[in-house]
Amino acid sequence: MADAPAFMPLYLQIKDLLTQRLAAGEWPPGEAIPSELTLAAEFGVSHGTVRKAVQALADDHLVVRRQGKGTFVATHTEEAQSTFRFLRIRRDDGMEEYPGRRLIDFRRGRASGEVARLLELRAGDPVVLIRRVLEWQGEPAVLDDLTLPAALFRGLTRAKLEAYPGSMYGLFESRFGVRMLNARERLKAVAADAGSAALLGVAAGWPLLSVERLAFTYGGRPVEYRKGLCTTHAHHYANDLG
Amino acid sequence: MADAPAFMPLYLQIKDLLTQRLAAGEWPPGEAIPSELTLAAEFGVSHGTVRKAVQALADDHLVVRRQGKGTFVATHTEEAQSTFRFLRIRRDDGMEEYPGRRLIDFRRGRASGEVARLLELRAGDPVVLIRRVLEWQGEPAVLDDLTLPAALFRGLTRAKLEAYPGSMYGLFESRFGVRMLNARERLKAVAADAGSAALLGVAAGWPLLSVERLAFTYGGRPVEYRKGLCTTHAHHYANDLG
DNA sequence: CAGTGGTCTAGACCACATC
DNA sequence: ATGTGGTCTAGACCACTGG
Repeated sequence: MADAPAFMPLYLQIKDLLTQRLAAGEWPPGEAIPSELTLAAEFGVSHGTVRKAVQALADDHLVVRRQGKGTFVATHTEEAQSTFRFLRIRRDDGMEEYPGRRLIDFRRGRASGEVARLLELRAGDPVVLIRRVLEWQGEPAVLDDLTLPAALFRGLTRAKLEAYPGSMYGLFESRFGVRMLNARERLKAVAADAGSAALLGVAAGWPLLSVERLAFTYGGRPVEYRKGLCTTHAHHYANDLG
Repeated sequence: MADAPAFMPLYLQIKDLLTQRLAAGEWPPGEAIPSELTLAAEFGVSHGTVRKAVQALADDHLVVRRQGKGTFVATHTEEAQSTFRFLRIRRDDGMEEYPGRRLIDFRRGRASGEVARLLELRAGDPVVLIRRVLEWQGEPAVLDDLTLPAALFRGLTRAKLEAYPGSMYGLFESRFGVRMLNARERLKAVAADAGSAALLGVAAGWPLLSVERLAFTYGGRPVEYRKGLCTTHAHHYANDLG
């Protein structure tokens, strides 16, 4: 019963056109898109209108504007830029240390009921399953289990994952053209099962922060399901209510 | 070592002026502020400039714009408007039910070390301590402990708190002129102590989601410290990573 | 109908980065 | 000096609300 659009401002139409071109990979991540005056001429609209369209893209974190230089396709490989936007676990002492990653398991499997539904896959569709630990100062604190639609990550191997120096989202966008744009998380407190407890170095039954994440790319298409378990005796999940 | 402003655009200067007048209570919550053309004439700037200033206020949730009607001072008493901005606990089944509130304790005390520091009070300054439970369908799920600077809430009594029909933040802004504008939260998983477990209807040791909140009013001034404990067998903390 | 916020234009000028 | 994004103006017109 959604109402018809009824009226879409010019700058939003232009935003959509630019979004389509971004989604199509017309400009690779990190590259500059055409200047505002160029786009204004191309679309036959005024400078101000194209500015509103580009600003809307910047508000969505699809592009990054840099005065004097240009407007660039946002990327996950700019340290401290969008890295901490998806990593909400922080040290209690406030040190902004980037955690180490340790790959525990990498395998392929088939989507099962609930995860399949969330990823909008059919049950039985192939998926990639990744298990890894994040550790600060060598101390494990987060155990992540990821599920990725295999169709989007052809050629992803354990070796590639371990060799890549940056974040996983950086790998996904640079090697597979899958850009994680936003995500929805669901937090709970749970008791550690024996397996998780061993990997995290705590006793079974220990309270853990469970962080379920569904991440989306262009068009609100879900492309990653992740369940994280986090010890919170020295870390916490930080959130700003703006 | 903060760099000098060096340059502040006109629209941000006007935003600051308007913020000061909002903080001073020149227009009460829910009331309309002067129209954009009026403000433009008053400040001697163009319509577009005053629009950018007002839009910046709207982006900060200080005001709400309504086409055809005007721009209104934001309020916590508009249901579903800004209510769910500060209530991130949701039912797992997705029903958007507003929880019932039950006041457990109301008393006055003195600020102690860590909380005093967070609220920027001196140790020993008077505070108001509130303990309450949130329940969905009569089932308790959240136990909140609030600490408020008593100086800002003169005349706040248990009776007033229990009689007020809306949210606490609605009471604070309408009766005490204290507007909660934003907050910083820190989430952890903890094991329930005996007292909390009893109030939440779970066994001691049960994993609970701990939500520590520091809420701020104008000028980033901290005015509430809150620690919530939440059972997560039927609820979760929802967060969108935009 | 008048008044409000929302869009769009054309052009000028400023701040910043690079050559 | 040139080109980029950022600000500001003056004015026109559109969309929505309410008397």
